[in-house]
Amino acid sequence: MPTHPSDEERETRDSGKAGAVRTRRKAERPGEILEAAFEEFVQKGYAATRLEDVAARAGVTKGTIYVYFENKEQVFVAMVRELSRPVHVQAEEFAESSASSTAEFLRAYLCFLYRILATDPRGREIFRLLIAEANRFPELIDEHHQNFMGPVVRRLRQSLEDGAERGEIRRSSILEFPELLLSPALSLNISMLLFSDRRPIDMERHFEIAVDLLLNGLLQRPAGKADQPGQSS
Amino acid sequence: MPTHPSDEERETRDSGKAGAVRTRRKAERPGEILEAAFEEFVQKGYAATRLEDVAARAGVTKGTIYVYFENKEQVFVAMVRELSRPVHVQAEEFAESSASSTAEFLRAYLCFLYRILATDPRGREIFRLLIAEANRFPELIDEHHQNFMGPVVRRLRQSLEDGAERGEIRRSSILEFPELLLSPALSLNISMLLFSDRRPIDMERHFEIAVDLLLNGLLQRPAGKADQPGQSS
Amino acid sequence: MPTHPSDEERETRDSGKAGAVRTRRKAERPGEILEAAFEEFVQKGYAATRLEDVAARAGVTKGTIYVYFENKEQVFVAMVRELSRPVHVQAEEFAESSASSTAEFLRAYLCFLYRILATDPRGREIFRLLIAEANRFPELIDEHHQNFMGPVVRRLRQSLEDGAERGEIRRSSILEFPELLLSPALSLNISMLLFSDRRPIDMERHFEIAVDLLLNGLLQRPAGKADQPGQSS
Amino acid sequence: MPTHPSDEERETRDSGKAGAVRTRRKAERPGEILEAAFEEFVQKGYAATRLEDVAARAGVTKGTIYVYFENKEQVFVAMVRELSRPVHVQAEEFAESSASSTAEFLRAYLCFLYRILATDPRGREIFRLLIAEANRFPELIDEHHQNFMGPVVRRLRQSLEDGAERGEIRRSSILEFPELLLSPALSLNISMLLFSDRRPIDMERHFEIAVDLLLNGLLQRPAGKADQPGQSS
DNA sequence: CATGAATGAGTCTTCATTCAT
DNA sequence: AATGAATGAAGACTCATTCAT
Repeated sequence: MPTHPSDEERETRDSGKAGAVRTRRKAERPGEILEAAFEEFVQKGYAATRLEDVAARAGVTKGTIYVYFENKEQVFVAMVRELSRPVHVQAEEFAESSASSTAEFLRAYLCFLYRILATDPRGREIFRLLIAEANRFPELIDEHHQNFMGPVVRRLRQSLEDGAERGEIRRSSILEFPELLLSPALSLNISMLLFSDRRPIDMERHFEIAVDLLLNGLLQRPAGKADQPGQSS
Repeated sequence: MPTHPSDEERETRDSGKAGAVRTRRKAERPGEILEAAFEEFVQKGYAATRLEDVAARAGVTKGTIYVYFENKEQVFVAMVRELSRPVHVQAEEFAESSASSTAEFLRAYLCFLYRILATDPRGREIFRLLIAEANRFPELIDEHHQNFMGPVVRRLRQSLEDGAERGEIRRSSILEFPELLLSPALSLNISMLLFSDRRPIDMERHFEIAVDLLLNGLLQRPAGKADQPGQSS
Repeated sequence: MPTHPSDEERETRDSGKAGAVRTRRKAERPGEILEAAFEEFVQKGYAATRLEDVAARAGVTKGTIYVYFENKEQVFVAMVRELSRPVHVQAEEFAESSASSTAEFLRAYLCFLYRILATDPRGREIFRLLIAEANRFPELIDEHHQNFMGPVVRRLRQSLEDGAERGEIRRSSILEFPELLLSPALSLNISMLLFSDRRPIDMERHFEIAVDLLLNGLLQRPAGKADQPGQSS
Repeated sequence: MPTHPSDEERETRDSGKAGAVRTRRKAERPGEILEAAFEEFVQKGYAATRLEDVAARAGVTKGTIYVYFENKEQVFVAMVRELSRPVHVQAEEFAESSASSTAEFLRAYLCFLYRILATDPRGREIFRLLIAEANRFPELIDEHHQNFMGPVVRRLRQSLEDGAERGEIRRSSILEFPELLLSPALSLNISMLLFSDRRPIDMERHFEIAVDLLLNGLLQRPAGKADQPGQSS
């Protein structure tokens, strides 16, 4: 995430009045602007971000942003939508690929959600922005709920019910809050957002241990049988 | 949370030379300002908050803020510190009060943390501000880690180790990430920050179910024995 | 006055290489642009008018305006000239057609000037623009004086002198300010510009009464003889 | 009407941080700003006027304007109201002072209106602004009609009716458009706005001749009796 | 000729901060 | 200590103008 324009961009700008540059990327401009906007908004927050900095990072000038977007708010909204879409798509695609046993599916699903929420810097920072600006952009929260969190939770619940039916999973009341299965990933997300550079975390291992915790719990059992992440990896 | 100066305050200002009232309140001014700052910062975020609004909410004028605080940044920092302190104090106090069995202590501790992180709107919103402004105020993050998160995690680890030694808790590798025990509370916190008014949540029950999950895990066991929140309450 | 390109124009643009239509319209473009400019300038004033709106109203794009005109100022100047020309031409033509008695000619001439200045929305609004932008476009004022106001006043003076010579008109000192004969029309013009929609005015009648006033004055006379508009119509 | 700050103002600004200056004129600031705004708006029109120039002319900085006024529109509106008020007041006062004969009163009243509309540069330019910005500020037009034009026309009509009753004035149909008596003043106003520096006009004489025209009309009469301004002066 | 993407100077407006009272 | 008038740097947004296609 470079603060200054990359060499490539600088080069294009230096080339001055060369119109070829303008038209060459016409179609790519909006995406480039949103990309730049993401970096800036993440770094400074919505209100403290200067659209001129966004423009500079995208290798254009202030005015160009207004060619493609109504105003600062719309840049922000469009950026969140643009960067969220691939995630939503992936989530849907994942839903297609069925899985055999419940435990197996849950593991895969949680792994996927870890990647989205905590491992991927993009997803992580989008989350930060949603939390920070929830009051200013309620419609983004609504969309996020509708397109991501809602379906995910529904899927988790479904999966838990299936598991319970098959006898793989105990019929606990977790069905009331399936999002609890997300909490390790969310928690890691927050940790990364707050302490990332302070506390380097082995995310692989965090995941393994979280799965172990979720599946087996803390309490001593008569005979341990399920995943023992410490030994396996 | 009055937008306009209360009668009492207005009186103070109007009466001019009225010394007694003035001095009585003098000592409370900074606190009142920080209280007002909290509300405003939570609502608008750091950058979008106008110090004049803070002043108005506190029943004083712009200038008065500069009598007590260096500048806007210092108001924010002081506010976060001021509102975090009681939490830190409570956390220390809680540490004193020992508990018998590990499971019992964990339950109580988690309950306490739920209250701090998710149930109490104050703690919740302070968290939002920390996440939102982590890049701008790294020293606040450091402090938060040093005064709260660090000790809490240490205490959780200690408790887990004790439990393992006593045989109450299986010696899993959760010792590497004791903060996983916090994740349900954190997760609820985030949910509240994002969806509070959209998804009314029974936080009592959320806690019970989370504890059940943490203690027993998901998998079917030979013989269930621990808490079964759904049935018990 | 279409806001969107007419079907015909759209066709032209869409058809791309269609030469015939294009060339046919090519010659009309400048006029259409000035027509559109008139509407916009009248509505918003010079400074507040966006050339892009003018273009849109003319069914072309921004760039096209610069094919035909140097810049915004020149569009304005050209527009005023274009829309003033027919008036100037009419005024000259009217000058040709001589008239018998003075009173008769004056009546006809004033009627003509009423039509130009007050009845015709075009003339009315051009006047507004001249008044509003007199400081910015002194050359337009000069032209207006040279091409219209000057000749008109000269003609009025001539006519008054003729009338005095023939004994039809009393040899008053109005010869020093023949433009006083214009004042009812100008006054109506201003009224229309300011209060048009508020005060619907019967312009026919206004004219009749003004002529009566100009010819006979207010004072009681020994024996009324000239036009008595109230009775005649 | 100085383009640059007067020596006095310059001096005050040069004195730098001296706070005495700030407070000394606290109460006068709004008026000074509106005064400066008048000059600028007249010179450039509403849209082309920079609030910063207004501020400079008033001897303050941009920001100060926003201490007293909401925005540019409100500055304009307040300015027109402020500068119109004395005129409205004078008009009311004049209404009190009765006059003997109708002809006498009319003469005095028209003289007064000449002063307001044409002679006084203030009134003249306010009129220009009203005409120019009528579309943007319809409420100002309404106010002007309600506070000035309406009462004036009512008074004129009343006066004409009185005169007719007393037999001083012929019972012509001018009662339908009493504002015709205003037209010479309005006409002169427009002439001044358009051609002021081009055509120096003897306004005193213009008035005399207009009155003669209004009272006696153009037509030859059996025996002239009323004012003969040309000969008398 | 016509287009419309891109520019960037220009303006309104905001607001943290100062300071005389 | 408290005020609030004044400041001026800063930033969102506009739009006349250019120019490669």
